[in-house]
Parts: sequence; structure tokens; C-alpha cells
Amino acid sequence: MRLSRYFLPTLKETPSEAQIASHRLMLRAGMIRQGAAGIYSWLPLGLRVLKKIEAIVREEQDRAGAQELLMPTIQSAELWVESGRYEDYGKEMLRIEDRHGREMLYGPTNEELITDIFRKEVRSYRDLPKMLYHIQWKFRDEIRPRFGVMRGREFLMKDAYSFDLTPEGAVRSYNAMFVAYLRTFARLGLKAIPMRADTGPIGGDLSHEFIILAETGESQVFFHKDFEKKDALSLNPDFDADLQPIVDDWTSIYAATEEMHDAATCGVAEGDLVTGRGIEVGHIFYFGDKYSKPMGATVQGPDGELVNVEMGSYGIGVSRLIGAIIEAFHDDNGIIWPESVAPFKVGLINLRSGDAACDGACEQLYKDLGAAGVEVLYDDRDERAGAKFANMDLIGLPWQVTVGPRGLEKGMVELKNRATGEKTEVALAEIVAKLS
RNA sequence: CGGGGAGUGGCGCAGUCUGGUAGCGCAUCUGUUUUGGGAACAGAGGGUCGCAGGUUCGAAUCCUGUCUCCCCGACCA
Repeated sequence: MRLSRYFLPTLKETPSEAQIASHRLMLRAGMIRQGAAGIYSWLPLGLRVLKKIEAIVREEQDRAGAQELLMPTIQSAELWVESGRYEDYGKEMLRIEDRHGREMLYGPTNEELITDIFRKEVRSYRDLPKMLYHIQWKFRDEIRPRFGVMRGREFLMKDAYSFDLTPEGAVRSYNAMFVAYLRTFARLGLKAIPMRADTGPIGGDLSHEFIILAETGESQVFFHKDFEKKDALSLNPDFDADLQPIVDDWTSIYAATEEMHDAATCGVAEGDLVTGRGIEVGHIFYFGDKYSKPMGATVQGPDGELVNVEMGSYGIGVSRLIGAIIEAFHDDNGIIWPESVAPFKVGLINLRSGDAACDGACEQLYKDLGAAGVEVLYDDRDERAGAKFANMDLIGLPWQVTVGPRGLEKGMVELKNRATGEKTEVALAEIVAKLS
């Protein structure tokens, strides 16, 4: 992409409403613009990151055996009356009336709808287990939206739902999602800590929150320092095998959110206990027949009896993750994207647009990198060097290739690592190979 | 929902107390000179001051109502 043609409205100054780093940087880097309180438009750069995260989430869901479908944003109130949550959910649910006076709502979650789909189609235990998910916009009318996309009212969420015949089977599904989440967050460059959590209005017996550490996090968290050594990226689980050992390995180390933590009973020595603030990026629940029972989602078991299916639900805040990643990876100059979610891998800076040698070298590099499958944002604008450097640091692409007259005389370009700040001289002829 | 703050060119803000018909920086456009960490000079365009009503010869400024946004707290898959 050529920056001269790209819709990338970056800001030198911080809009006054943005308080925390991720919100400020997302506005300044031209990723989002606010439409109303807690509601945002995603501009091209922001959307690219959102899509990258979505793709990783999708890959790991598929790998864990879940199947993607897509449910609508607008739902009928009837199902929610049936489950008993139409009244319970309160004002956080955006209620809508259509032209015929039917009660509708903008879905805050999808347990009811997926249960309805399931009960209409599945009759036999032979069809179980089933794990279905979608990645769809949700709306929750938060009392006080804040922190940009971290606590928006409209947000993109991956929500998965499992259906099993028995509690044991449900735990297997739960474990599969648990491990899939470990991998997902690790691939996003994040250290996520699973913590036993309160099940809240979803209800149920078993629940973990996945929390990444950041100073601006909304919840206080406590965990054993051994978590700092855990590495989920190296997990290569066989999802057909028993995953309980992996889950046990990760849950045997103490970690809890504020509501669940009790210093007296946690059993962690004071010197080993780490306290911090965290951002919840995922939450998984096993809740048995909480929805299948009132909604009559049954299958016929081996003995011919009708059984309410055992269910679980599993959420990842896809749009929130962008904010969380920026909270974890930024400095005074801007964002520092992990390579897996960077909107482009390389920023190509032409220090002297209009200079024949610089233009020629850049055009060739741009073409060659593109041919090598490397995503490049080429700053071909007629701007001064400082402006280009500052802008590139702000949007945080992992690699910057600087082409200027001085280096070109020697056949060299400069390669900068955004994360470390390290700059190296690389021969023009070698740069494509180095970045591919 | 309780408490607090703010709405003035695209962005950041001053002007409001002490009414007299809108200003600064950045950004934008044109030209010239520049060019390795957010250039300089010259010129130009762009707002009727959130909205509605009122007071007044005259309202960004005073009064009433209303909408929106932000912050703290409570709330929160």
C-alpha cells in the first residue's frame, strides 16, 4: 500500500477525550473514530488489525474442532423470554421494536439463539459432541463505556457454544477451549493467565477468565510468580486426546481475580504472590443445562431417554484485544505491534521523494517485497524525514526500511526494529530476503 | 444512577466573569526555499460559537430548557 493513497488520518495531537494509551494511540494512528459513546468506526488500518486477530482466533477455533457459523445481530425477544433472561438482563440489553410492534433486541450474547438452532436440528446423542462458534458484533448498553474499544458498547466477539451428552463430555469440550485459548493469546503475543472466575449472570459451575496483565486493566489480579515462566506458544496439543493434563498444569498454579482471591487461603507464600492489574480478554463457562432445560434442548440418549444437553460457552473479546495488545505493547512514540497482528509487516520510508535514485530503489523494493508476499506500507509522500519517522513509529509496524541518498551511495538501506529500536545497515540487494 | 467537567473552523485551545458581531497554534490549499527525527517564509480558504427559546438596540458572552461528550464512583461474560 502506498501511503500517499492510503486513508490513514493520523493525528499529531491527542483528542481530549482519550485517557488511556491504547485509546489515544488508536485515535492518533487513524485506526478508529468514535460515532457515539462506546461506538466506533474502524478505519482501514484498524480494520486490518481486527481482521488479523479474527483470523488467528478463527484458526485456533477450527483447530480445536469448533465449526463457524454466523448468527444475526438482531434477535427476537421471544427466545429470551423462554430462557428467563429477558427480564434478568436489564437495561444493558438494547431493546428494539420493529414496525409491527414486535419486541426485538440487539444481541448481547447468543446462548438463546444457538440453543434454539441446536434444538430444532439435533435429535440424537450420536450427533454429539458439537461445538459451534461465530464472530459477530454484540451490543451491551454499558452504564459507562470508556477506554475506547476496551469497554465499548458495540464490540466484536467470538463466542463458541458446546453441546455434549454428559458432564464428562462437557468438560472435554471445556478443556479443548481452554487449551485453544492458551494458544490463541500466545499467538497474539500476549501472556494470558487463566483464572478461576465468578460465573456471573451466565451461571454455571466452572469458569475461567483469561486475563492479560496491563497497568490500566480493570480488575485486580493475584497469581503465583511461576506463571511468568509459562509458555503457551510451544503447546502443540492433540485435540482428540485427553487435554486434562494440560489444563491441570495451567490451573495448578495459583491465579485469581479480586472477587475470588483470599490472601488467607490462597496458599501462596507472600514472596511468590504477584499482584497486578489485568484486562479480561476471554471467559469460558460450563453451565450444564441452564439453557437447555428451560428451552427444551434435548437429545435422545443410547437408552432412548430424552436428555437435556450439557452446554458451555466461550467468549473472546476480539475488538477489546486490540486495545489490550496496545496496552501491552507501546512506548512514548506509539504502538509496537507483535508481528502476528501488525497491519503491515514492513514500513518502507523514502527519505527523499522526488530523488530519482531513492524513488527508483523504493519502487523496486516495494515491488519485490510485495512479490515475496511481504505486506508493505510504502511512505512515498513528499514529507520531511522527521515526519515520516514519527508517523511510522506511531503506527508501529514491526520493521522499518529507510531508503535515503546517503545510504544508497553505498548500496545500503537501514533496517529498524520497532520493538528494540535497533538499526542495522543492510545491503539493498539483501533486504528482501531478510524480510521474507 | 450519584458526583464533577466540557461543547467555539478538521484537531488542541483562548475569548464568557465585566454583552458591541470571533481569535491563536497545528492541520489544509498556492508559491518559493528547504530536505537523515514532526522545516521556513509569503499568501489563501474554512467557524456565527451543541440545539431551542428568552432578555436586550445588540448575545459565544446573561436567563430558561434540552441534547451530546468526557472524567471519578457504583455497575460489568
